[in-house]
Amino acid sequence: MLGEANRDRVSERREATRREILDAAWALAREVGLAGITLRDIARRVGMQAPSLYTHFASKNAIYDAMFAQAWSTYEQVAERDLAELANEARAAVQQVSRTFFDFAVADLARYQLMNQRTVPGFEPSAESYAPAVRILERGVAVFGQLGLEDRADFDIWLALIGGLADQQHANDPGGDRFSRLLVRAVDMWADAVGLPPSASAARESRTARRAPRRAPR
Amino acid sequence: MLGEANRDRVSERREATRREILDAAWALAREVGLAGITLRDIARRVGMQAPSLYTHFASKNAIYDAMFAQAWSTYEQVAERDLAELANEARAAVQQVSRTFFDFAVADLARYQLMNQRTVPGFEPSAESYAPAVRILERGVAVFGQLGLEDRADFDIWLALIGGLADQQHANDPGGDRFSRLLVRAVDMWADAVGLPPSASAARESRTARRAPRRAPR
DNA sequence: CGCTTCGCCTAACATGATTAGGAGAATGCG
DNA sequence: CGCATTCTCCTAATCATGTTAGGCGAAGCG
Repeated sequence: MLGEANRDRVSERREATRREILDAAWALAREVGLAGITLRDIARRVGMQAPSLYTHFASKNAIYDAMFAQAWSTYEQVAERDLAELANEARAAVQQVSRTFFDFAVADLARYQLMNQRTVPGFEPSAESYAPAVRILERGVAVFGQLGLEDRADFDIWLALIGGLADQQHANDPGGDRFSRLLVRAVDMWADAVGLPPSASAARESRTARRAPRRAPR
Repeated sequence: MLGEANRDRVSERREATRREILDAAWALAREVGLAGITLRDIARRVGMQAPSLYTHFASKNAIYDAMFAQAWSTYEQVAERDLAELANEARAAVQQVSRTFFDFAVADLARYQLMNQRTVPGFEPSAESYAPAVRILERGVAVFGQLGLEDRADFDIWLALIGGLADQQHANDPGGDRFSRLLVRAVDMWADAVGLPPSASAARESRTARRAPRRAPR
């Protein structure tokens, strides 16, 4: 059996190879796109054979999952910092931060593309790897809710971002989960501010979700 | 050789099988997603063997291409009708139409998803199949340009739509083509209206594209 | 009636992910 | 130190893709 004392060093080494594989995968993805990476190519870049990757990851999907978890985590750090500023500063700062997010969401297409899990055929993200994205959205919706609606232009940017994220989330889980509800809520806020009649789906969702809280559970 | 007289009937029959194949492909896509369809499954549904599909389509990519051409064409008809109204009616109508487009772009995720070519691994759309989408955007940008900027809220919806489309276009052709320029122009209009400093990429693009037309060609 | 073309078939291939099973090195205990 | 165990990687093979090669029968044309 493996001794307790050396458990650390062993899993350290394991972690290192794991990271090495993920780095190789990202490097490859930057060259051939996320959908274009193959296990053989990743393995070759690390100096292994393809099946050996299964020592560290259960499947190719698991590799994608780890890659996205990494990326989302980084993204979350940036977003969190910007959102903190956003909550504490004046309109000018708000606009600047909005621009930052706008770049994330639309203008900086290359990065956005790398984050878009839909480029991966058949990939199904795990709840864990997607959690940071959900937190980002929750925080953003909360912050913009506090700011009031005179900052609607900024909110619309958020909407674009949320739309994009919710869209890709929906592609992976059409069942209508937490992410979809976030979107619907954002749509409602926006629609109220602009004076549009709610869309069919938004009206349906918001009716049950907010205005007519169904008879109390239990 | 095939006689001229029967060329019609022959190509009629050919067209019929082609449509049959495309219908089967769409039906399948609705069940298993665009990325999930396989040639063998399509063929089985039509009562053929997989290689026989190559009598009608040069590749699986060609099938996807035909599917999207069909879908975009339908989309264009709806969009064209709504845009025509948009140009001729009052603000209420504008708002209604905007809502329609908003449904297309974000709220009606299921349909939007079906239109999103990025769900297809490695798919590269042809210029022809994508042409309707380009026309829709051109028309939309033109219409919103005429309306002035007090309708900014509506324009932002368009931006979301454009962003989504340009995003997926960019994924397929990162070189920066006509679609990307359309996006940059839309971003510029929007940024001016809201009073944001132009983003780095927008400023770069718009400088060369509009304000400082480089020395005349030839 | 004979030739050509068309639409489909079967057989086979290339490349992808993945599984089975083993060999050799590293690790830990006596 | 020496032996058992565990880990990491390997080779070989399997299965599911899209795709190509070549043939066969029927329909159309002269």
